[in-house]
Amino acid sequence: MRLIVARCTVDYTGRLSAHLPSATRLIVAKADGSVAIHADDRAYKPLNWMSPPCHLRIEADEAGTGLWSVTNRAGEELRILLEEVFHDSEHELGTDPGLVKDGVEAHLQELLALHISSFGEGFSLIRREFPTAIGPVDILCRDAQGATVAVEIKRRGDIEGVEQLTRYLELLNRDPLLAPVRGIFAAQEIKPQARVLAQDRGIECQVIDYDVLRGTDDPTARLF
Amino acid sequence: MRLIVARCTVDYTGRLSAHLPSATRLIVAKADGSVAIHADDRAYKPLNWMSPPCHLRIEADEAGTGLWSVTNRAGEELRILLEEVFHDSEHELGTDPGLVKDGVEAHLQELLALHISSFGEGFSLIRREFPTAIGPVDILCRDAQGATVAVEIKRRGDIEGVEQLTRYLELLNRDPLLAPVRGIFAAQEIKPQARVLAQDRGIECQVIDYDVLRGTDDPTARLF
DNA sequence: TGATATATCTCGAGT
DNA sequence: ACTCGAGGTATATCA
Repeated sequence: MRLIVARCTVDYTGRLSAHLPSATRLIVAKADGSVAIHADDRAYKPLNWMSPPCHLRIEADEAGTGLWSVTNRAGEELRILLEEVFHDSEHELGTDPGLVKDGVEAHLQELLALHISSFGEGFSLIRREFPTAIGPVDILCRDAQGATVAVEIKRRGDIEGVEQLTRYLELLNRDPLLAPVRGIFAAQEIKPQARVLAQDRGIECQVIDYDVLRGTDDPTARLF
Repeated sequence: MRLIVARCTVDYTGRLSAHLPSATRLIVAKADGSVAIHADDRAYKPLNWMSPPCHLRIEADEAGTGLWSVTNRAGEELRILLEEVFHDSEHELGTDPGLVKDGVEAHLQELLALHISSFGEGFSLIRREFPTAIGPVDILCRDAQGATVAVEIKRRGDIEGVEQLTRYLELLNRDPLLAPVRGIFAAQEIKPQARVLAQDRGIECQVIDYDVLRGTDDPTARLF
């Protein structure tokens, strides 16, 4: 990894055109050939960048000033004109062992399948990841009256999730063994627009409290 | 901006829990208090980060090793345990003049609203960002016969955009003051699948030549 | 402050 | 190579 702090101008042409006027910035050139240009704010997003796989060609003089051209297979190009270099260092980092995460949607689905009655009294699980031609339905279950219910689970419920559930319902309702199938849209947070669309399509919305649900699953809470 | 290359472990707790085992990484602490941790690959995304506004508290010894704790208002925390510091430098960057972009959707929408007749002879604009319960329609206009036309604009036109326009059309067509409303799907590039779906739903596709459109708006091109 | 739409989204999984 | 879905999405804009 090479770190450069320099006054520079930058031009990107590809999916759009972008230009950065002359200023002092951090340039990070990584081992995979990728390049990112950062200002002194915003942790996450570079001002400009080229993602791997890409190729870096450097035409610089002794002082480090000159032109960097980063190109990729799609014909995009990032051109960095280094005008004055304030810092330039190289570092060996090695490959990263990677990140361990906890608390994602899969876990939510497991919890809800365990506590199927949180959708309503007398509900029973048919199966998780019920397969269809257009993908698996998160949860398929029956309500107290024996009617089939398809559940779509999201962490954040937006219009896209309602559309997805709608497609499943349309398909499932063609199956005479299952029909009529109604839908429940379950998410930790449901956007107003998604709620409007769901209501319009006769889909029930349920907001999930992950902590309560996890609490219900807490072994220390099982006193019997 | 402070740049540190160090062997470290990192823990994030907040929207989820994440842990990075001990390895050598780049740590960038910016002037706005934000912190990002990068491995030696991927230009864009940090392994871990804390976005501003946030607060950095450092408990380090002479060698720079020790604990960094970055917290924000929402109660999220990023803990970095520096085990061995290989590089540590500070740089004054100043505020960045910022990025000039060209070719984004907002600009397209402006241009098309200005040149509403590019959709067809005798078209007139009703309004941009016409509000509905499920989001704003990019452009609402009337054709030469006085019929209402809803236009959805995308830089790259895929199925999602057609679905979006379909939802708007369904809603708009329930309004007797507007109905019947037809749709135009306008994009710089329209994917074949999107074209098929649009055709199937009676939605007209129009490919926009951004350069020509911009040229039309070029004052030097107005010779009359 | 909250809601919404965009993004050179990125990134990974599956086909 | 392409599509689809998720992301600690981030970020800007607008009510």
